[in-house]
Amino acid sequence: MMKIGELAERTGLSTATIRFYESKGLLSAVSRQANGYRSYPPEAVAVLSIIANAQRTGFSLDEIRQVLPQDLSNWQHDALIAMLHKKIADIEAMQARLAQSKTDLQTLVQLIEAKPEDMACGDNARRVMVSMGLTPTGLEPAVKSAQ
Amino acid sequence: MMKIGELAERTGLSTATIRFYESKGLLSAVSRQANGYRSYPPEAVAVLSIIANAQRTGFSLDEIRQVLPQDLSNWQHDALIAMLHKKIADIEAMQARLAQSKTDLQTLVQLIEAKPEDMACGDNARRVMVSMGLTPTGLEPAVKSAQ
DNA sequence: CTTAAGGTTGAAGTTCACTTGAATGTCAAG
DNA sequence: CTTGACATTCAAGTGAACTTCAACCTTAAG
Repeated sequence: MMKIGELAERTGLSTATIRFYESKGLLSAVSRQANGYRSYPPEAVAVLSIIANAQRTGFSLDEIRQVLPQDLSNWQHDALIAMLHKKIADIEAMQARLAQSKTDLQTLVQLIEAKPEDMACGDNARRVMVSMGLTPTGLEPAVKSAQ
Repeated sequence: MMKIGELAERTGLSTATIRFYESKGLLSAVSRQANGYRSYPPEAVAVLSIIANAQRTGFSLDEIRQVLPQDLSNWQHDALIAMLHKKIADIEAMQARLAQSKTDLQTLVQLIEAKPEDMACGDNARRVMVSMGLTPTGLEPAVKSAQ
C-alpha cells in the first residue's frame, strides 16, 4: 500500500490530478490510513495507466468513468466490449482522416515545390487550392465524435 | 463575395465560430462592405475547410494559426514548406500513436472475449492487465504532443 | 521543539474552444 | 413605416481537464 506521492511518481501524474480523478469518480473506494492519508494498492498504478491510455486514445473522463471498473474485479462486461468496439471504429475514422490529411499535405508540398519559377505566388496558391479540391463546396457536415 | 451567414451555411460552422476564429487571428484581413458587414471571397470556404480539417486531426487553433497563410496569395514559401514538413511528421507521430491504441484495444477485446467461462471477473481483469503490460511499472512519461 | 517534506480540504484560477446574451444597426418586403 | 431576418460589437458564460492557493494536519530528522 502506497501513499499518493508514490503513486504520483509511479504514474507520472501529479497528486492533484490523482485527487481530481478521484473527485470525478474515476477512482472508487480509496482507502485511508489511520491519519487520513490515502492509501493505494499496487493495482492503482494499472488503473491510472488505463485512464491515461484511454485518454490518449480520445476518451473523455466521463466516458472512461462509465466503463471503468468501480472495483477492478467487477467490470461491466458487455458495456465495456461495446464501448471498445465503438472506440476502435472511432480510431479507424481518425486514421482515415489522418491519412487524408497527410497525403493532402504531401501533395501540397509537391505542388509548391513544383511551382514554376515565373508564376506569381497568388496564382500558385490558387492552383494549389484547386488541386486539393478545396475551392468548390468546402466542408462535409463534420463527423461528431462518439458520445 | 458572400456575407458571414452564407459562409456559415457553406462551412457548417456557426457565424459566432467564424467571428471567433477571426478574433483568434485565423482569418486575416476580412474585408467589409460599406455597411460594415464582413465580406468573404469564395476561398474563405477553403480556408475554413483547412482549419476544420486540421482541427479534426488534432491540431490546436494556435498551431493552425502558425501555419496558415496570412494572405492566401502571399505565403512565405520556405517557412510554409518547413511547417508542412513538420506537420507531416506530427501526423506520422499521431498515426503511430493511434495504431498502437488500436491494437491495444483490439487485444483487450480479444482477451476479454476469450475469457474462460469459469474464470472470475477479477482474475480475468488481472489477466488482461498483465497481458497488456499495465501492471508492472505503469506509465511511460506520456508523449507530449507537438510544440 | 522546530523544521521540512509530505499529506488533507475546499475553493478559486487557467486554458481551450466555443456559445450565449444584450444592445444596436441594416435592409428588403409588405 | 413597421416587421423580420440578418448583421455588428463586447462581455459574459460553459464545460472539460486540470492547476494553484490557502490553511491546516502528520511524521521523521536534527
